[in-house]
Amino acid sequence: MSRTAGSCQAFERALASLGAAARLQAQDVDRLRPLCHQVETWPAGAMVEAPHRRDRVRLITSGWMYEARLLPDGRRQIFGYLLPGDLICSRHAYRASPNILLALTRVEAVEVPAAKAATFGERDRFVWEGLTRSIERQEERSYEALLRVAKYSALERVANLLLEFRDRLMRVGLATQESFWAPLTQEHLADTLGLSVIHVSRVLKQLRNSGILTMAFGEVTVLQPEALRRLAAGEH
Amino acid sequence: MSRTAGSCQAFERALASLGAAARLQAQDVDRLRPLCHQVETWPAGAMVEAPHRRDRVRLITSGWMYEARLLPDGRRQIFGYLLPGDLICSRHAYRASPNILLALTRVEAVEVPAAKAATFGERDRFVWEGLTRSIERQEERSYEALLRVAKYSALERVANLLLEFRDRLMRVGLATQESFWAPLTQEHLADTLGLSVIHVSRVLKQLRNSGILTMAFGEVTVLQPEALRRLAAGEH
DNA sequence: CGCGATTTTGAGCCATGTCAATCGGAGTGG
DNA sequence: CCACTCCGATTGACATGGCTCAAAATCGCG
Repeated sequence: MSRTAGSCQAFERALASLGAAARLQAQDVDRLRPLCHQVETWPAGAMVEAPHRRDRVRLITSGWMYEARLLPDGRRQIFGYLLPGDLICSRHAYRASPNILLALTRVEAVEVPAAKAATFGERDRFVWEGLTRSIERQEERSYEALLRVAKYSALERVANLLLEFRDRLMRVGLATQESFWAPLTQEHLADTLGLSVIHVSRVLKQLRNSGILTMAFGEVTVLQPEALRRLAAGEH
Repeated sequence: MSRTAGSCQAFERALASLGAAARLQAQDVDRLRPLCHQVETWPAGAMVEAPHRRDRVRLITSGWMYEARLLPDGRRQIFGYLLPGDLICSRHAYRASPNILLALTRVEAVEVPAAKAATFGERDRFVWEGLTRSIERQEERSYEALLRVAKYSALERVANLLLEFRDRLMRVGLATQESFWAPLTQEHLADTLGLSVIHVSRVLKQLRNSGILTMAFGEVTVLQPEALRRLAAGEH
């Protein structure tokens, strides 16, 4: 299960994305690369155990995960998604937290030696701080999520979420301006956005009919990127 | 502006609350106490500049603040509140963040020497980790906020938020099971919960008529704590 | 071909939003 | 002391976005 991950293309993309999010210099990324080698994978549907130690950080190289809570009445709230380039960290493992982390597809991740990065001296301090910045990004997304649900209409919410996916995937080279793939059912969207599945279906139909985008079996095609952007920002 | 804060009762309560949130031993709290002395205050309505450095942490000893975003169309989303016992930290100061931190009342805070706590050796490492835990608590609340808005009805949202305030204030001795004071207008509640002001008014009327609680000029009186708890948890 | 999961569609309803008007309290100035 | 204003809370009438229920269509898969 342990091998050097430095050769894989998915790993390179994830590392580059992490470097960008953390605003690392190319040379810092280069120093980080050979240190990552513990590869871990989960099958689709698996529950992922987040690390409790703050210095155990894993970088997702491929696959989708989501963080959710199951309510006593059987409903589900999805709080956010983890994509290639994102970090699985202790942030997802609050002791008393009733939240769970689930793999949406098969997921691969490599362990980033954050502890080493933190103690290797001055240069590596930047790496450590970079990781922290990447995690802060995740936090910022939780603000956007609340804003989306509290202030936006159903149409705006769906547009906003799909645009978030596109932009995040573009950073790892997994999307273009016009299209990407997302392993999501309409139920996932509904549970993320505080809507009913049926209404999500209607909203997607509306987006389709207005020629802004189509979504079929996870394949999202953006026909009018600018219109989508405006819609997602609440400007009509 | 600089004085030893160790004598003030509000400070003692805030410190005790911090110790509880961070799960510190009494002796750790004792070591922390004499180190806090830089007092800072903001008048009601003032904008609060959060520190960018991660080791600059301020402990609120009295007053209310909130974190919000002003939307281009003039609307406002409130993401959360900071009460006595809470920490103002870099978490509230993401560089690119369009969020602001505002004092709802006059606010007093003392600077906690987190950096010292982190470097003073083994014992003080616990203090540092304790502070981190307290900040994690704030993060956990953002999950609750999203859940509230995405999955709960207007009635449940109001009940849930008021209960959050009561429980947090009780930890600092500023509330009893049955009553507390909150410097909030119905507009604040609305902007927090993703509701219209008018509907908040209707919901409060409903809570009043059903004898669960009353709220007048910020004075909240809980008449049926158990009914409120059930309502806030979505059990009807 | 049949079955489960997902998506789509229609009909009707209800929670919540919008608009407009009123009311009460706290200042404020005359 | 009164008149005026401003702000927050309240109320009513009405509109509507999104939910529920029920049913059909579609797709993937064994």
